Amino acid sequence: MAYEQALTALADPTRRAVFEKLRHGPMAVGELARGFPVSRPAISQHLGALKTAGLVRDVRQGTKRIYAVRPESLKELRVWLNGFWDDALAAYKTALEGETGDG
Amino acid sequence: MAYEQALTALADPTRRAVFEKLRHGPMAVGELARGFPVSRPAISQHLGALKTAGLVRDVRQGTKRIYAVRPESLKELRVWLNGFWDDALAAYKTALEGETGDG
DNA sequence: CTTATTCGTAAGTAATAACTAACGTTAGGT
DNA sequence: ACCTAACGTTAGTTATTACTTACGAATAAG
Repeated sequence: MAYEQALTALADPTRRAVFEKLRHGPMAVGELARGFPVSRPAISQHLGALKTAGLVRDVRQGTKRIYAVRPESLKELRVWLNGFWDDALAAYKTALEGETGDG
Repeated sequence: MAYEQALTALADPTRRAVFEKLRHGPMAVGELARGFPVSRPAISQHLGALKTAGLVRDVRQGTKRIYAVRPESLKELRVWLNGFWDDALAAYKTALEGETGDG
């Protein structure tokens, strides 16, 4: 159920880039917004969407707000994708057998 | 580069449901559209989006058109997600060490 | 050649989403 | 108390997108 919200959240390129920036560790909003062609409030809204989707969590640290990746969300995505992969691959092999089955 | 288009394509719920319907094997458009509250042309457009994203392929079979998942696209998604998972988990552990390091 | 099936495409519309600008809030410093 | 820094939120605007309806193309059958 949760992987669906994650997929929806990861659709937007800017939001995906923000998420990628958190890949190697937590970061504050200002630092996250740096380098993007859009305003800081826009990044803030993207972070809100990522948080709603369960992809990130945030902690206050003075006046700053530190965002970090939530590993559990990635785990759910992996479970879904691996399951899909297994089924699709099995179906793919079955289809190949059907094509080359009797010459 | 291709996993990004896949993520964008998998954002829409209807399109995701269509893709899920191909999980266990190929299927024609009419059969795919069956059971959805939207029209067949809408499903056709979703299939076009999935094809552009590289998630599915299609083959003509008489007047019908059979769609099937393209395993390679899933593989690219898995590579990206697994890499992200590794980095994020390492960063998560590092963050925990920082918190409980000398406490 | 005509007819029925199955499907893609084009045009137009309504809903959604990303963005900016302005404002309010909280924490830290002087 | 005053000021600055860092950030979230709201309102309004524009661009994107999902959808329906109408139409056209390709295949199979008679």
